[in-house]
Amino acid sequence: MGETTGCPSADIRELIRHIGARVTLRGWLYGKRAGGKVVFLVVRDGTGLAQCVVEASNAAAFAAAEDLSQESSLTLTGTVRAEARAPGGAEVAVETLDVLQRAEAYPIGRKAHGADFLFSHRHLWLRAPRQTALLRIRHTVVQAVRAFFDERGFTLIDTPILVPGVGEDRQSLFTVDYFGAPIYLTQTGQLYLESACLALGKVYSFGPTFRAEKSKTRRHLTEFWMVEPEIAFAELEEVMALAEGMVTAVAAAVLARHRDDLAALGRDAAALARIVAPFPRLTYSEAVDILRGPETRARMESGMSDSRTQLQARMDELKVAEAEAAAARKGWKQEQAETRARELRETVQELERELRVAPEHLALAQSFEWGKDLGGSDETILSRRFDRPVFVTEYPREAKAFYMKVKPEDPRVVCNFDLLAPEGYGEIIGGSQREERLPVLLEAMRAKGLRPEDYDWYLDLRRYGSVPHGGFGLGIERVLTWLCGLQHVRETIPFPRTMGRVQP
RNA sequence: UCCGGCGUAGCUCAAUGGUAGAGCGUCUGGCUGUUAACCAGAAUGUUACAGGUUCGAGCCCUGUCGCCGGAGCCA
Repeated sequence: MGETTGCPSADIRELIRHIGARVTLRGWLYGKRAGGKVVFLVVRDGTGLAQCVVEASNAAAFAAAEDLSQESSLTLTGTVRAEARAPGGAEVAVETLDVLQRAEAYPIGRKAHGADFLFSHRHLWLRAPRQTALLRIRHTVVQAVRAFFDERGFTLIDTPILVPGVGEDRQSLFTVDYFGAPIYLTQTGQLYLESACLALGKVYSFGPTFRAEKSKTRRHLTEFWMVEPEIAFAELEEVMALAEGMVTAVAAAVLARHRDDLAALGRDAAALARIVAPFPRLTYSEAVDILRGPETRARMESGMSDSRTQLQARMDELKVAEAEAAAARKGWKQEQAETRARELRETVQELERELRVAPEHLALAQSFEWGKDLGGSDETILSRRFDRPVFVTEYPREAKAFYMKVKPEDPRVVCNFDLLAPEGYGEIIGGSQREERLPVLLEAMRAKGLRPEDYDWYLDLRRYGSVPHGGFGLGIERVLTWLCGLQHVRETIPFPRTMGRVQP
């Protein structure tokens, strides 16, 4: 149709700066209000939404505009003008319109959809405003993590994804055929990082990890991305300070760059503003005392009573919404009431589930025995007591991995920490000082039933210039779930792999 | 693997064991500087699959499959 070259193409985000200028937009049709003598096109280009006006006097462009379907690809030229009635305060008066492809009936509407449908259409769902907000925040988290380590003299080390089996926890390893012999997808790069930190001092890895855990929960992916720093000549304190610094830096970066995206997600920015050092600290033994103590019982019982009140209120609201939906004359008002009813039903189900499991969780916490690892519900109970992340340190050695350093002053525990995100989100980081003494390490391996000959190269690191060192691993998707205030980890990765889904 | 829930139009959901429906989307027409536009009309179904009970099954029973949530395990 029209000639669209000859004037600069603009990002919609920058549109307001081009008032009076002639620009080219390249994008997709997000919405249309059409007919009569004027068509309003809402165009998206990945940076924002722009209202573009086509008038009937422009016959060619008008005919093309009237025929456009949702998500049709297009380029257009026009003049930017200030317009109070347009979202964003500016609109484009269209002069020429070229349709690259008229989209077929688009499966994803701008109304409510179920999770299964959306994840089946993940390749298209990514275009939704909420999803692009998440993708942008994910990018910032990755970028902030890299910047944090780069600024502190760390070297990026890419650890292998195909790894030989190492005797422990075989059931959560994915097996791959490697020229006729089994090999496994990596679950952590830590052992390799320990090697690299003895070469470079401060290193980190950033890559995908794989866990064949048969966990169908909102916290689990079978493929997720992990950041793992490792530093030589470091003891536990230094590693914890690093974790604290990294988490605050990431939260600050998201807060600084994504006010709009957080708002689009319905996330209260104040929750991120609270993420400042120092984070509270508990030892494992203190955590156990808290779990078993009367205050936990009191808090949980009052929490349950709050939940019951909430449940009743939501159920009443649900009845109103359902009645409104049934009585609504206008289509979209019915849709709106149904959407609200749907959300309320989900909330009600969630509250009922909480109330069902809470007594169980309370009983587990109250009867917690020193020596076990903290369970998911225990972490939730602990993290709900704080408004910022909390460190839990010095776990019993039998509950933790063989490579963690035994605390010299108390050999029942190891020099490790978990960092629990607040608001019930739970563990986002696990870290430790590593055992650098060869005899102690060998003894720990035997105690866990591991064969030292399987770890021969790793043990070399204790034979040739061993030093105190340590590090941690942080799961990017869990951090995003927390920072964005989501219910599910699945939305934080572009193409999630869960136990029940590998498509698309 | 175990426990619980769900499966009806492209989507979101209705339908005492008794004629399968609504809204959105799609298509057609009208109308308007519109803001999830509006108005009128049309098309759209192996009720997940396989058996069973019944005069009659979307609904009850059995099995299978799929999805969701939880437990164990974990970042």
